[in-house]
Amino acid sequence: MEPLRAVKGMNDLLPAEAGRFQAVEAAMRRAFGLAGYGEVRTPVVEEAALFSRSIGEETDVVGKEMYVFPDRHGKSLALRPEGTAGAVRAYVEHGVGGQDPLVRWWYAGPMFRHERPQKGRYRQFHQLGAELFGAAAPEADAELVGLVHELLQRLGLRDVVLQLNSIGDDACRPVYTRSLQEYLRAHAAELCEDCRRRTEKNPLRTLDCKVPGCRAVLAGAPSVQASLCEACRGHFEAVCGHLSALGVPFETNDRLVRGLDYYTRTTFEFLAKGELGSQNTVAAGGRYDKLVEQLGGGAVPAVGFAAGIERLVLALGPPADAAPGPELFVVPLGEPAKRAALGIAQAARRTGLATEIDVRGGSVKSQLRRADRAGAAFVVVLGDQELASGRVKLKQMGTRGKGRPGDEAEVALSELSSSVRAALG
RNA sequence: GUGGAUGUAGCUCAAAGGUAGAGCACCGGACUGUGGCUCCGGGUGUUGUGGGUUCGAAUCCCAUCUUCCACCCCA
Repeated sequence: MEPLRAVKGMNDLLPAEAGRFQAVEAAMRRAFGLAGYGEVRTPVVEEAALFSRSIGEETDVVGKEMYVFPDRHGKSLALRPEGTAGAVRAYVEHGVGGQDPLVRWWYAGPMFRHERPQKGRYRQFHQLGAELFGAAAPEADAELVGLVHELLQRLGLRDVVLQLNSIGDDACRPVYTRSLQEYLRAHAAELCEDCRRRTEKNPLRTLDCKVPGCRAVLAGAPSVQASLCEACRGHFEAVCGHLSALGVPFETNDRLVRGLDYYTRTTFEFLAKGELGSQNTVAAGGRYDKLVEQLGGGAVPAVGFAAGIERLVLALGPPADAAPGPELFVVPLGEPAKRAALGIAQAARRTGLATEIDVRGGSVKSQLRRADRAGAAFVVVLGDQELASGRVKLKQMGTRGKGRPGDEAEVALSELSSSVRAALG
């Protein structure tokens, strides 16, 4: 019988790694919670139309990477490929912006894209992100980007570069797109096949093509930043100004366009050097002033971002600390002791002591060896003598405690927990 | 989705057509109620999977899966 395996590109997170995920999420909760962001949890499954309408039918994410399937009634559902669409849907559905459109949310959870897996890229991956609804002002962009920076700082992530761009709004983007398109058509012969296709479908995407010939052509292409309308230029400059004032280092990148159609004005990306190979974008986002309206809500401007938890964990490098072992390890000997031991361990836990019990039993020797390997700070051996006298010996195993390894102290069984706590210092 | 690598014990890796091994880890014992150090003992395995060639396959061939790299794209 061939054993079943996890689906390609979908990974188990064993406790050690789950702990690293938790640490990243805790930093998120802290950094954004302090700024007034509340957690939102939306379903992993949505109607497929939500994503095709928001992210864009023509994008790779929707067009070739989305997990789509009919439910039992034939309705087309999808596993979410990103978090913003669902958050916006929830914002609209619950009318949370009814009284005051300004709402701050963060989220964390699994996302799904059917891509070829690689390091830092998986079919089920995890993102955390935030959305700031209801503010068109550049201060909103700066708050959000500043908080992402803060998050990365809290995580201790060095060697991260923030790139910033503005891709304009309804007023100036179409104008820019047209002039770019004209330019591209004029140089069609020098472009790669993909870029010739992009010229008609999504000209902005040619900007980050990596083919040398295309790069050469694009070097002479009109610049987005130079074609921004007055309002967009002012917004962009204000965002840059705020970030400088915040002490958030960044560089502008005229070529930074994102793969999702809903962005307007600000787009940004945090790139990490090191462990990540070519999947080095660790967080990214931008402003989406039309999306809420597009999904049936009011004219509510918004900014958001998402970060890949796997990529953050990879970028952080090898884990620093192994989980500490239990504070108390209970070693029962003989049947009467086994009957009493579970209750004694539970009583210790109720006082807040991390307490493990050797449920396999065996000789004192083997149980002590297990206690040692579990990294226990103290061990209590429970045999007939101890149960009869109500006195137990508390043994210090490692260096976690006030005494030396091997020290034993006789204490009353009824005061086991307080004795351990006192001995831990 | 395209191209290229990869897979042997829990981990890191040997074994280049002739009975699958080492180190670490793990389990047990010496010490029958006291861990670590030492010594002794134990290989814990469907060589990713399925076929094929061969007297004989971890090794050669085909297929498939996984992971990894580059591309595409993205967090």
